[in-house]
Amino acid sequence: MKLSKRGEYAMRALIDLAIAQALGRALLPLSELSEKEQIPAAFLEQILFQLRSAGIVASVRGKHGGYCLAKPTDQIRFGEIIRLIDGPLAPIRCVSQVAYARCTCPDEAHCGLRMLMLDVRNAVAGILDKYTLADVADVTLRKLRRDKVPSPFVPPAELAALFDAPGPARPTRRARVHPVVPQGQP
Amino acid sequence: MKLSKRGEYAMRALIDLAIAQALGRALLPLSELSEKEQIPAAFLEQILFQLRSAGIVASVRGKHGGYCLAKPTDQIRFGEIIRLIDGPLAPIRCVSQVAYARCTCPDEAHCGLRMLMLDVRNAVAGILDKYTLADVADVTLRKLRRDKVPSPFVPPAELAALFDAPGPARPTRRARVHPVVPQGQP
DNA sequence: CGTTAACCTGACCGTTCAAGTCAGGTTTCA
DNA sequence: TGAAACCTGACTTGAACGGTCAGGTTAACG
Ligand code: FES
Ligand code: FES
Repeated sequence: MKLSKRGEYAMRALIDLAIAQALGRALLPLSELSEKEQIPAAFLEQILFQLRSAGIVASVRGKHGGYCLAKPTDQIRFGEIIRLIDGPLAPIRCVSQVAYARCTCPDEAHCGLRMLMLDVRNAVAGILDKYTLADVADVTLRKLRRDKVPSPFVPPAELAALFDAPGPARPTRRARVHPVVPQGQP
Repeated sequence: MKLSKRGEYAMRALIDLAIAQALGRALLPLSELSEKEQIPAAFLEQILFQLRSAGIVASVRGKHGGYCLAKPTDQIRFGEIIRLIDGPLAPIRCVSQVAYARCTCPDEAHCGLRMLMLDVRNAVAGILDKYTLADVADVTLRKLRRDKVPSPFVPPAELAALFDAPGPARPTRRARVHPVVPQGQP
């Protein structure tokens, strides 16, 4: 019943990426994420590396590089993220769909605890596998507007560029999507 | 999203106590619980001590002693047990009702992650605070009977006693209920 | 062409915590 | 009195968590 800091940071960063994308800024550098969310840069880097290896984010190297989402926001479910970072959703292994393991219980078929925990697992997985980054970004943006909070991720540079040089500047570099490394959960 | 072994063992033991009670054997010695559930005796002892301190089980000392439930089975909710042993149900502290703590998020009011986790917390707490030991013991017993599994906790001694000496033997010693020690969760 | 800003990657490290174990005590029954 | 049971704190051991560090590589820009 606990979400690790790693998991928390991963999701906060991803939500930020989704919001930024909705506002027209797909690419965010690590420094910006780290600063806005108050997360130690080196730690967040490690997490983003893991997310990239799993094909959830993509990155652009070099100056003016950064991270962006590797898939449409409505195809990234929270269940996927948490399973990647924190392991199975089930509170106990004998009810895990993706990482089942027998427990020391003598009679699994008539275990009361198992029935109960199966209920819990289904409830949790039901929520986490239903909502996507798109859903959350959407609601958050709506809330921000309702409360008239100044939009985050309004890039001064880009805004200025819009007024200054309406030309074809900024050729929107293509993010290199890393080959997905299968990451089993032992 | 994880239930500790401690928590698992605690609940398995409690469910056993509830079932035994329903079958007319309120008092079970540690050895029997430990053996039936395949739990290291010393470890289970430690757990039962904690449950006793919290007023969930009671104990009888001396020879032929043992443990029993300190309250009616329909007044022991699983939420209570898990909160005692494993701490708050919420996956993240900023959505915990009983142990709230601010997280490093810059803007709690518009945090997408928080909304989602609140949903999860409510689902989990909804289940765990609804079901009681009575519910689970009941369903389990029904299942056992349906599948014609020989009832556990049929004490040979007691059965024999029934046939041998129908007198007032076995004065059903009163379990001493330990004064409840408040156990805050820091 | 060199500087610089960014990402890449593995190795390391200190603290906490889970899961037990151990040792010795106390209470009660036969 | 001896055995069976509960009582209680102290200890251990390994893994996991939450980070940090160091040294790469890549690409834009002047
Ligand atoms: S079968 Fe897993 S807890 Fe009983
Ligand atoms: S407010 Fe707790 S995660 Fe954002």
